[in-house]
Amino acid sequence: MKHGGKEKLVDITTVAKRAKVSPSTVSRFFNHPDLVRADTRKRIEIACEKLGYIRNRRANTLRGLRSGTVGLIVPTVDNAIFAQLIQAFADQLNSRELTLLIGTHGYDLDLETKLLRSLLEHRVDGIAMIGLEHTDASYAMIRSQEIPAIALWNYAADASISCFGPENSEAGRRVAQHIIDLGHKEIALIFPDLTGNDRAKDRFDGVMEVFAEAGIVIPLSRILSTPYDAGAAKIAAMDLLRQQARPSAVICGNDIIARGVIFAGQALELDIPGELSVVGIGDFAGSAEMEPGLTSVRMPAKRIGKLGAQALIDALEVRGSKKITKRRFELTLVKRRSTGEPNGSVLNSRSAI
Amino acid sequence: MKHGGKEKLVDITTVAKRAKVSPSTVSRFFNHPDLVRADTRKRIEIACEKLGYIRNRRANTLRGLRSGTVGLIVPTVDNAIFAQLIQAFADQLNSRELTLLIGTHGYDLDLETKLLRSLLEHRVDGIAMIGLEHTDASYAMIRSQEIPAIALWNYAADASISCFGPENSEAGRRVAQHIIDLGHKEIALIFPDLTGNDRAKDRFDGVMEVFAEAGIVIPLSRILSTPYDAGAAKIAAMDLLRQQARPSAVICGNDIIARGVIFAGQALELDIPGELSVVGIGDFAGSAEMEPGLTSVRMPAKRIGKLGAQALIDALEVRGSKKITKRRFELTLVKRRSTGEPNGSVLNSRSAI
DNA sequence: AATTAGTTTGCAAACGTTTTCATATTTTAG
DNA sequence: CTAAAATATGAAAACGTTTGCAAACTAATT
Repeated sequence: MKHGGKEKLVDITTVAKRAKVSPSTVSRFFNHPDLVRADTRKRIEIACEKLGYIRNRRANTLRGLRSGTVGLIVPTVDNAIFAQLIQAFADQLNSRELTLLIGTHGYDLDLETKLLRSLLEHRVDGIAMIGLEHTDASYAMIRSQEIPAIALWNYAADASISCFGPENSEAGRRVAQHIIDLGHKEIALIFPDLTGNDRAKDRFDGVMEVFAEAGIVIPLSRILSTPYDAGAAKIAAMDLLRQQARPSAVICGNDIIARGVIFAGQALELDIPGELSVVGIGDFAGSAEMEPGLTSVRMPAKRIGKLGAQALIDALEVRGSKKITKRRFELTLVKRRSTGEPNGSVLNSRSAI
Repeated sequence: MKHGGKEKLVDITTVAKRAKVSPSTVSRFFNHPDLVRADTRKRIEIACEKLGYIRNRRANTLRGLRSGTVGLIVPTVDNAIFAQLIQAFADQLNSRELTLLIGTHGYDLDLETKLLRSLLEHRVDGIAMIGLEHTDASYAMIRSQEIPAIALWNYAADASISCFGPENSEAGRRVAQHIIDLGHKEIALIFPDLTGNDRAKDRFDGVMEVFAEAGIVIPLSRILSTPYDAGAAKIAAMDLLRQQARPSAVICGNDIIARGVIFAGQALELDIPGELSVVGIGDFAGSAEMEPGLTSVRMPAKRIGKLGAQALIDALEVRGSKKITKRRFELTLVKRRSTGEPNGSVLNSRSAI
């Protein structure tokens, strides 16, 4: 029953025999074609064709060559914003004939460390990770392996590895300022879980910073946490919006949550933005098109993915280069119809004092 | 300037020396720990720790062992439905300590063939691809390499490789029947480009099949094609819906397009579903929560990803097994508020005759 | 035809593991 | 305390490549 597996795969020597050359020549055929004579090339090509030879890239890493693979570790693939980044990253690798090894850890940083180790065991030539918050073990491994590493999606001037991303705290400050400028006083926050997620944490801190400066205090009952999921956010928001003292504005940790809040408002037949303003962060695909359009902070996911990959590739070319590159991406607040002044804001706020 | 790179990485022999054992023992320490004495184990462990040793998985493939990697080729990562599938697939691999090599081709099947070759060069132990439409070269490579392969997201009784997915034509039939049952006569179709996309093709064919049976003819002007993108779909739909003779129902190739159409309807202040019914396919995350909820055909993306990965893993265990496994996943039409009878349908349809 | 220079090829060592087989060590039983 | 059995370790070959070096060609120049 268990036959097969016996006849071994065709290797470079099989090809060599068939083409009546030495294995070295076949190797050269692939790696330095200009060093082999045209008719020999032809013979080798035919032999490969006939035998269905597929080179073994794992074998060549041995002689100290690069593996031609790059690792990427993300919290999850199933997230609009990472998906865009991953796609751009992958495209960039594709254009350089590099293969992508991917790992997902679901915001568990210890699992991230395991994945990192696993990718290093497979001898990726470079590695990219999301964010700058990683275990000490992760950082230690990157340091000791001396391969180029880059953090995507977050920027910090004092980071110890390369990083390409926006300042997430600024995104938080922007949305908070926007809501304050519009005259809102009754404000709620809905964020994803902050553990193992420095991007969300930074955004949250940014929001709170602006509120502190403005002397606005958000009661704990108006700070909610939901999974990354429009459904969960909608349910949480329904709860919030049905209460006696309803907030006039909700600041959301990302656009997916913001969509859920908008749907909740619509389900309760609230006027948006008259009775309810909603702002997200990320400006995901679809946020501009929904009705009403979602006010959000645009984050250049594709550019980060593309330029991040490029920076990593550049670092690969110089063996053992330890250069650290950082790049801070600009953010833009995109105002759309989901935010506006609260109904009768001027009067309300005055009379309330 | 270009120093570094000189001090070579620590290998199994370095560890062996430090632990005062032979390389064989270190190897056994990792692969058959029960064969090495406890105190020796301890010494090796310490040596690894001190030296920061990271095993080289690429080297062991050489002796004919498995690589511990699995390849997955998808059209794009940046697509709600594939993202879910990929995530589930990755999770399943994670639980078996397998590493995921991923490739994306953007619906270019020749590029897919190149990617497939590249993954095979990296000696993945198994391979998964989306759909059953692939180049002859791709099929030939899979056959000749004798590694387990599986097609996800599409089912066909006569497929020559394992496949896990729903019958996409059925999805098309379902939505078409639903729209007919509601009494719609003026119907438009918006689908993504069908080239290199057998899933969309099958859905489209399913729709047309039902219409043919029902004797309904859709004028070409009402068959539109847009990119996978709510924004593009919204624009196309605005165009369509502003015309003199507006369709009362739009059937969309997937939920993203359907969302765009709903947003278009809302922007034009049409009553949904009174003046406009919209149906999608896929039932992506968020479709249930939006207002109005989107009628769609639920496709179990996560289950397909998870069970598909599991089937592949099972096939891996048996070296050289050529068993083909197929599994047809059930579809459910989820009726929500985006579809309904056309306004005054009974009268209209009668008087029109 | 002989020399030289240039081009093309092959030999063999190296890469970091795993594993078979043989040997050394420890444990158990007598 | 010895012999036998069981356990733990090491030596060496193997895996499929790449590449430095040397040998064998070929072409160009006398």
